[in-house]
Amino acid sequence: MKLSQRGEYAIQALLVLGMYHGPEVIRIKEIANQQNIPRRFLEQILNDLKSGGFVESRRGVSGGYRLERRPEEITLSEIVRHIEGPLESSDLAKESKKKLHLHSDEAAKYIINGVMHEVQTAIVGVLEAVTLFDLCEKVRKIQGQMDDQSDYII
Amino acid sequence: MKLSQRGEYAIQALLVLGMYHGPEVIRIKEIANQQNIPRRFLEQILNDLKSGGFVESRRGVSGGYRLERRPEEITLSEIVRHIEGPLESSDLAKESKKKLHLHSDEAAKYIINGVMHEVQTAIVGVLEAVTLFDLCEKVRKIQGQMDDQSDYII
DNA sequence: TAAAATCTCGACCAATTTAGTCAAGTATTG
DNA sequence: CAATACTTGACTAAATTGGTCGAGATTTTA
Repeated sequence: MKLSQRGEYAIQALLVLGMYHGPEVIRIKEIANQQNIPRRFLEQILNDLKSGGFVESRRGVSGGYRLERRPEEITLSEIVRHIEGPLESSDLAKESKKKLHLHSDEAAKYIINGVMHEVQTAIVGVLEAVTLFDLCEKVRKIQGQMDDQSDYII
Repeated sequence: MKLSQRGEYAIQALLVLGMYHGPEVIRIKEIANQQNIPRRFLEQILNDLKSGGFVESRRGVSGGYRLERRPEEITLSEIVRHIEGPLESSDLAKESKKKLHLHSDEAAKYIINGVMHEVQTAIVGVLEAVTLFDLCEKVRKIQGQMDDQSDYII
C-alpha cells in the first residue's frame, strides 16, 4: 500500500487545516507554500476534499478553506478512502461462495481474495484508529522538540 | 493495497505448482489453461518468478516449471514483495530524524510516513504468516467440499 | 539428425492512471 | 469597480499496467 502523491498532499493539507483549526479560513496559497505543494494541483485536491465533506470554503478576497468537521472526528481511513478510492475491494468472496461450483481458476482466485481481504482489514484497522487530531498532536510534539533545541527552521 | 493482475496471476501460477508439487515439471500451457491466464503474459511472469528463485524450469520437449522451494517455505510476503516491488518503502523516517530540523512540510511528511509505516507493518504481518502451502490446503479444502456435493466442475 | 515441443529474451504496444497545468468564470471584500 | 480567491472543466506529459510478438536456444524422440 503506497499513498499516491495526491493522497499525501491531501493529508498534508488537512493537517495544516487541522493545526490552525478554528473559525478562520486559510488561503490555498498559504497551504501550498507551507507544504510545498503545486498550487494548481492543490486547488484540485481541496475541491475534491470539499465535495467529500472534509473541508468548506469561502470565496472572495478574504476567502480560503477550513475543516468542515473537527479534527478528532476525521479518521485517516475516511480520507484515504475518499481520495484513493475504496480500501475494501468488492467481495468476490460471497459471490463465488453462492455459486458453489468453482472452476479451478475461480477456486484459486477465491482463496487469494480471501487473504487479500485479511490484508485490507488490517490496513483499515490501522487507518481507522488514527484521527487528524492525532496527527496534529504528533506534529506539535516534534515541533516542540525542535523548539527545545532552538535548531529548527519554519 | 490492491494486487495487480500480474501479482494475482503469479500467485495463481505458484498455487498450481504448489498443488502438484513434486519432481515433475508442469508446462506453461497447462497452467495458463487451467487458470485462464494469457499464455504469453504468463511466460513473462514465470520468468520473473524464476529469477526470483521461486521456480525452476526445464527446457525442451518435456520441459516446464516446478517450485524451487517447498510450498511451506514460500510465504506470500516474499512473492508479493518480489512481484510488486518492496512492501516497505525506504524509511524517510530515520533520514529525517537525523537532520533534526524539519521544515513544516517535512514534519508533516514525516508524521504521515510514520503512519504509513504502521500500515506496512500490518500488511507484512498478514502476508508473512501465510505460506503457499496454506493456500494449497485451502484450495484442497474447498475442492473437497465440492466433491461432497458432487456439484463441481473442473 | 531433424522435427517438434518448450522455455527464453528483449522489444514493442495500447489503455489507463498519475501528476500536474491552464484559462475562463464566479463570488466577496474594500 | 478593482483586487483577490475559490471553481470548473479541459488539457497534457510521463509512468504504469496488461499484454503481444518474433526469433532464438534447448531438449526429447522418431
